[in-house]
Amino acid sequence: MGRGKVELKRIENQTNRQVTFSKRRNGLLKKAYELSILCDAEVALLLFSPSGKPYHFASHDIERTILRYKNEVGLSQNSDQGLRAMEVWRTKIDDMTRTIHELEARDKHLAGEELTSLGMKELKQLERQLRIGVERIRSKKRRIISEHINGLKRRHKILHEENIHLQKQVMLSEIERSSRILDSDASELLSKGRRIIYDL
Amino acid sequence: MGRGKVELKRIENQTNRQVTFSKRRNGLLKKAYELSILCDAEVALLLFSPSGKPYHFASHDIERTILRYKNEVGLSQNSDQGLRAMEVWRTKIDDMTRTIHELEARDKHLAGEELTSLGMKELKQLERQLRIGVERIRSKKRRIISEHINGLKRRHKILHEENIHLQKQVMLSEIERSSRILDSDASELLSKGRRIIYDL
DNA sequence: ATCTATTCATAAAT
DNA sequence: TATTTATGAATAGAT
Repeated sequence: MGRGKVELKRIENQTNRQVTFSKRRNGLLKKAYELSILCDAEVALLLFSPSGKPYHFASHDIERTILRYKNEVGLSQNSDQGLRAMEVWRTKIDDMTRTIHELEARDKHLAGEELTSLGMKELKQLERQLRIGVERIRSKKRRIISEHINGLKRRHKILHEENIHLQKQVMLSEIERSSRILDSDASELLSKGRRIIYDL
Repeated sequence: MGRGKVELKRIENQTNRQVTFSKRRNGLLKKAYELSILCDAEVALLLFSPSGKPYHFASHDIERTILRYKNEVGLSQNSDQGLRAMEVWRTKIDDMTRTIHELEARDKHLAGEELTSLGMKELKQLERQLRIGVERIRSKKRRIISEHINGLKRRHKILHEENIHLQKQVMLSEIERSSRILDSDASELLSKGRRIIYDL
């Protein structure tokens, strides 16, 4: 809905993201409200903007809705569960930290930095990967350029055809005008000319 | 939207109300999801159908969102330290997830994969970075090779010197042995030879 | 914030 | 409940 489809991914442009948030937040709150009225449903909607500002809608008492939900779904929050969850997160953070270090090291290597620890074999492998990358990027560049050129060619061809058409039109109207100020023999001659031009 | 405007009031027809709830619930959940993705917002949506069936959507951990909301809005209840620490960790995990995604995307780009979203400018920049990387890696390889060669030269020189020394030793012990089985004149002659060899 | 061209959501029908 | 269709709403991009 709008001047074009929008891809379902984080909007990178900070300003656009903020504007879209404002608009869609209003839309969402309105829809939540309508649903609660039309269908007599109990709704609670909490949201935080990317900048951290809170908004909410609740058809009934928000605390009550949250409690009702917790009871229904059975998300009891005893400390035991909390501690176990904490363990899980700690592990997750450790894993992610390791992953990040590995990725950063790889990044450095690909940038030709911090190569001290690498042997000849690894260096050769790295160089090969980089060369493949360069070749793929070049190929992509070539494709972009070629598409650009084809676009230009297409537009050129269209313009050229239009041009021929317009030239014809000009010639025809020249003849038209001349025929009005000449005798009938000449006029007939011009008619033939007109037919010839039509057939071009 | 639909075959006619709808008045904003409770739908009295039981069946219509149920059908409308199904449709609008899906729409609302979808919109909540889209908002969370597009705008990087934290969203929690709880709803109960008129018949009491619960539904929900949460972009992040639903408990966390509720806690965050309660803290922000000041409806603080049992927001003890443990729960606040949990929040900190969840935020950290979110940050790390983002970092990992960025690093992985960069990796892909450096490998010449998933270039669709990149324009000519980015591609050129990428190619330049890769060329710098390749050049650094080559330079490192050259250094390793050159160090290897120098090492070989050094060892060769040492072996060569050792060799000369051993040759001397051999010659000396030859003389020693000969002197024991010759007369004293010849023996003295050999002593001179020995001195000459020492001085080599 | 306001304006529109578009896409999207959905009420009613099936 | 699922699908279809006509229509009203929402909203992306522009101003």
